[in-house]
Formats: sequence, C-alpha cells, structure tokens
Amino acid sequence: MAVPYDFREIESRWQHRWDTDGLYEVDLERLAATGRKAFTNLAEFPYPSAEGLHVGHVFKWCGLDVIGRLRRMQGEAVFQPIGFDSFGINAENYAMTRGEHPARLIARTRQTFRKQLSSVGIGWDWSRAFATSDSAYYRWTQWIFVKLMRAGLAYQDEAPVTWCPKCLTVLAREQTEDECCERCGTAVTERVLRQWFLRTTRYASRLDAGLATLDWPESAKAKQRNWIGLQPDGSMRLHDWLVSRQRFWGAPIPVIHCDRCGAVPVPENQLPVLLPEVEDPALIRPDQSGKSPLARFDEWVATECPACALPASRETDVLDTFVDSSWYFLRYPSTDIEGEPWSARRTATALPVGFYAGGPEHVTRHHLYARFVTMALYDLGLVPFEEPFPHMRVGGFVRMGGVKISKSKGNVIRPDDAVKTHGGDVVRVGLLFSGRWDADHDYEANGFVGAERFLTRVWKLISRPDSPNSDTDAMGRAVLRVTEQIEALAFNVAIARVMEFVGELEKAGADRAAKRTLVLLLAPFAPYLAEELWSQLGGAFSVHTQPWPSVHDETRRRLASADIEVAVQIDGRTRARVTMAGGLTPEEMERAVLASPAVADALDGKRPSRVVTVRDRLVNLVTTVQ
RNA sequence: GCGCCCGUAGCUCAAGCGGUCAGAGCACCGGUCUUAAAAACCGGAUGGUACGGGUUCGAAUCCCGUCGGGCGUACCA
Repeated sequence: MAVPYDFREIESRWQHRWDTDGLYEVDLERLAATGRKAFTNLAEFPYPSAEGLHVGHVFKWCGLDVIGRLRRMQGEAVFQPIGFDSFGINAENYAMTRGEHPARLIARTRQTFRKQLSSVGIGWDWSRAFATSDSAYYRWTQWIFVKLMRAGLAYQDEAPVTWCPKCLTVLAREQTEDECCERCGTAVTERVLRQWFLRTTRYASRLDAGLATLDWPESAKAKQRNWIGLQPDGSMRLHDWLVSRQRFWGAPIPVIHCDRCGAVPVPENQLPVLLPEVEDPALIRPDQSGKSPLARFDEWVATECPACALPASRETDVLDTFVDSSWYFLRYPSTDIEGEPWSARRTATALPVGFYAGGPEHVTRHHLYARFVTMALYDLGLVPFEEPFPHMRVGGFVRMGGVKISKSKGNVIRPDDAVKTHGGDVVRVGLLFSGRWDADHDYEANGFVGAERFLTRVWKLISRPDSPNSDTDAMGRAVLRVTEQIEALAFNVAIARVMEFVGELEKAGADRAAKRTLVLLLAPFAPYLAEELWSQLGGAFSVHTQPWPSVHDETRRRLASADIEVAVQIDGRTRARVTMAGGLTPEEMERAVLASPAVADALDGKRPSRVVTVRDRLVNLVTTVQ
C-alpha cells in the first residue's frame, strides 16, 4: 500500500463527526440577532441526473469548497447551501425511457448525489437542501409568476416558436444550437402556438447598465452585453423569455382561463397548484398535439374562475426549469419558513451571494434570468438588492483529450472509482492540482498518484518526532504564498506552494509550530487528513474552525529586508550572483556588484559602457556599444 | 465571417504589468534494499517556450504575421 494510513477509516470517522456536530450548518437567526452577515458561498445547483456526478462537477465544487474553508478560517460565518434542480425535460425524458415516474427517479437520484457529494468532503449545509420539484418550493415559483403577471411582466402571445419534434415541446431560442434541439440534437421545426413569455426586454437597458457594478470576469460581462445587444449596430437582440413548456414535469403555470375574465392568475392563497397525482407513467407521456399531458386530466383542468366563479379551466403548460433556478438562492436561507418565500431578516443576513462559482454555459441564460427576476422583485419591493451575484467567477471546464467533458460528448469520467481506491482527499488534491480553477484544462488521471504520494509525505512528516526548532522565515513565506494563490483561485499553484513547504520541512526539520502551520495550510485541500493530523497534534476540534495562520509583522519585515541574491548580467546574460542587503539604491547595488571578484573575473577586463539595475533583482553591465 | 481565450519537458500544469542560463507533479533513467520484482528511499530536468519577423541592455512574457486548438456569436442554406 502506498498510503500508510487508513483513509477509509479516517474519512468516514470525520465525516460522521462533522455531520453529527453540524460543522457546516450556520444559525442564521443567531447571526441576525448579533447583526453579523453570513458569507454565502454558492455553487450553481445541479440537475440530479441518474448517472451522478462527473469529475467536472467535482473539480468545480472542490474549488468552491476551498474558498469556503479559507473564509471560515479567516473568521467568516460561511453559509454553503446545496440543492437540486430536479424539474425539467432531462429528468422527464430519462424517466420515460425507463417507464418510470420522474418523481420516483428524482427521489432516488437525490440520494446518489448526496452520497457522492459527501464523499469528497465538501462542506455543504445539508440542513437547507431542497429540490425544485418539492411542492414547498414550486409553490413559491408559482407565487413569483403571479407577482410578475400582476406587474405586467408575464403575458401570453401567439407566435411562431421553435418546436422539438422529439422532446414534443417548444424551446426557447437559446435552447437550440444550429437549428437543432440542444438536448437531443433533433432538427427543430417552427410552429405557431399560444405561449407564455416574461418581459425581459423591458429590463434590457438596466440589465446592461447593471453589469458595470458587478465584480465579474470581463469576458462574462462582455458575453451578456453582447447578448443583450444594446450596441449601436441595432437587432435588440434580447427577446422576451419563452417560459411555457408542453410537458408534465414542471411547475404548472398558475393561471385559470375564463371565457368571461380571460387569463386570471391563481390567487396566492390557493397556491400551490399541485401536479395531478398519476401512478402510471404512460399517462404523462407528451404527444404531437402541442398540448401538455396535463390537458388530459379533465378533473384537474376543470375549476372555477377566481374572479367570477363561473366554470373555467386551468392552464396546462408548465414552467421551464430556468424559471425554477432563477430564484433558488433566495430560498436557501429560509427553507424552514412556510408562510412566505423568504424572510426579510434571513435575506438581509445571507444575501446577496458572497461568492458565486458560475459555469460558462450559464452566462447568457441562468445568470441573466436570475438578474432579471431579482430586478423585477426589487422593483416590487420584495428583495432589498437588484443584483443577486455581485461577486462571480466562472470556472473552466475539464477536457478529455481536448474535448469538454459532457454527457452529450459521451466522454464522461466519474469520480467514484478514484474515491474508492484513493479516498476523497486524494481526489480533491489530484483534481485541484490539475489546473487553474478558472481556466479550461485537461483531465489527468495520473494526478491521483502524485496527490497520494504528497499526502503520504505529509503524514510521515507529521509522524516524525518534533525538531527543537524550525525555519520561521520559510513558514511565513509559505503562509503568504499559499494564501495569495488561494485568493487568486490558483489552487494548483497553492498546492505546489504547500509541496515546497513540505520539502523544506523535510530537509530542515519541523517543530510543533511548523507542523501545525502545515496542517492548517493543508486543511482547505485535504479536509479529512488535516482534521486527523490536527487532532494527533493535540489541536482542538475542528481544524476547520481554527484561525488561518497569520504572519507576524516582524517576520514580514524580516522577509522584506533580508539579504538577497542579485543576478549580475553581462550584456543580458547572467554571469554571477552577489549577495547584498535588500532595498539598496541603484548606485549602491552597482558598487556592491563591481566590488565582487567574481564579477571582475566575468568582465575579463571589459569595461561596462552602461549599467541597468532592477531593484533587489539584478544589475546588467552592458559592454557592447550600440 | 466577426469577437474573446490559448499554444511552455512524453503528459498535466507553473513562471507572464520584460529581469537571476525556464520550474513542479506524473512518466522516464540510474542507485540503495531484495533471490527477484513491487513498494519505499536517494539521485537525475530530459524543453529553450507552435513557427517567422520586430522592439529592447535583456523577450516564454510586448508588437506584427502565419499555423494549430477552444469558446461565443452572426449569416447563408
């Protein structure tokens, strides 16, 4: 065995302790009472597909988790929720092919996901998890639709729309690629149907202007700006958002059609409009009619008009899943509250989102829809901010042989086997070391071997008897470098810096303080092993709530003014090195260099005609005449 | 077609507002140990930064061009 410690035992023991202690749960009420804010560290929530996670998800969320763990150790109340985007055609199609009801399928895949997500040590607050197909959630999705409708932001129109003959539903234009359905690849056709739209165009100029206030990557802003299309070349490119779908597995659009009163929103106290209970999955299969399967359930459709009480019928289309996900972050802090979608107090404590780990594929859709819905709710006085995600970074995708890993490309790699053979810590470190978080990079299966050796070295180092003392400068340098790289989302470089620190300690010896510093620096990357080693070193539970190591001002000063090695170049080639105090003036540096015998040798009698100095770094003696 | 990003050891990535003869992990090679192998430990950088020009005392880094890859978007059908 390469690993000298039993990772299975260690990881399951600490996972259990974290769960029972509720280490990653935050008491938002108590925070609110003391006037503190939570740092909401948000991952785009997943569609719980039957196949489970692939390494791209794990890479993205492990990076997010590193940020969360650093911020927690830096003293913030980190709120890291997770949930499931469980409605929609993906789940429904898959269930149909198996002759299964999507509700059953989702109940099962939720469990798979939770297990997988926990196996790599991500510190989610599971106490606030929900799925968008829970009626306790979609009740409020419908409530928001009603609010938008009353505000004149939702309307029905007969228009030529894109129809997928295989999925048997209309699609938003942004759900097609090259005139084909992005989901199944079938060539789409055009049909004229009466559909529901949300008036995103009314917010076009504000969506555009708001970008200037956001701490987002410039490329993401440019993409949205381009999409919204307010540029001088015209072709208001942003169009109203087509939200109705002729399917079963979605939130029913909460509208009643009355011959006398027209389309009337369902009164808020009658929400949710529940999906009909159907046992036989065959009954909810979509067809060519352009009508939702809901239209087949006469008893469900028949109702009375909320305005005039005459017999009326329910709207039978359901909402697109992007509506579900346009507001999920608002629900997280208030999942235990039943009488309202979110509590003002909780919202003020935990939102807007502190850090959002976005996916590149969502910039012109989910991110835009969420901004639109938030702005509309702000105008209705329902939320206290206009922008849901003030700080966002877009993660790179993981490629396999130069191709993005995705189900449609058929090159999905699952983390399960690697977790079984190497453990969650190794998978985290291996994936994070494989490339910058916000850049695309190739999957490297060999990385797990390297990660395993690295963690083994740490284990052995900590097991050695304490040295009487350690190099405090090396310790300070490591802390500064690792912190800096984590904050830049360069987790791969941060891990390399920890590796270098381990190398230094192996050579020079590690006293108790150095060992503790190493374990603290390792904690965001290998949370299980760090917890174990911390406890072995006599530290109190939990390593993840310890203060992040800091560097004394005195050490900082010493690092800045220590003797430095200056490169001496002759005509641009480095020929010697001279040690001198840091912070000298150019003249002093030149004098120190010329006084060195090694430099005199290298000059070999030639006289410099010009001298170029770079503070603390080099002196270039130019002997050639231009 | 247009826009943005990228091209560094066999592989995955560092170093990039120009500055110490380009560094880490994996792989690989050699050694110790072993009957042998594996593991472990010790030791070794094996490329001159896709290509061609330019600017500079000095270019992986800046500029121009070419080639290759990715992402986004448009148009034609």
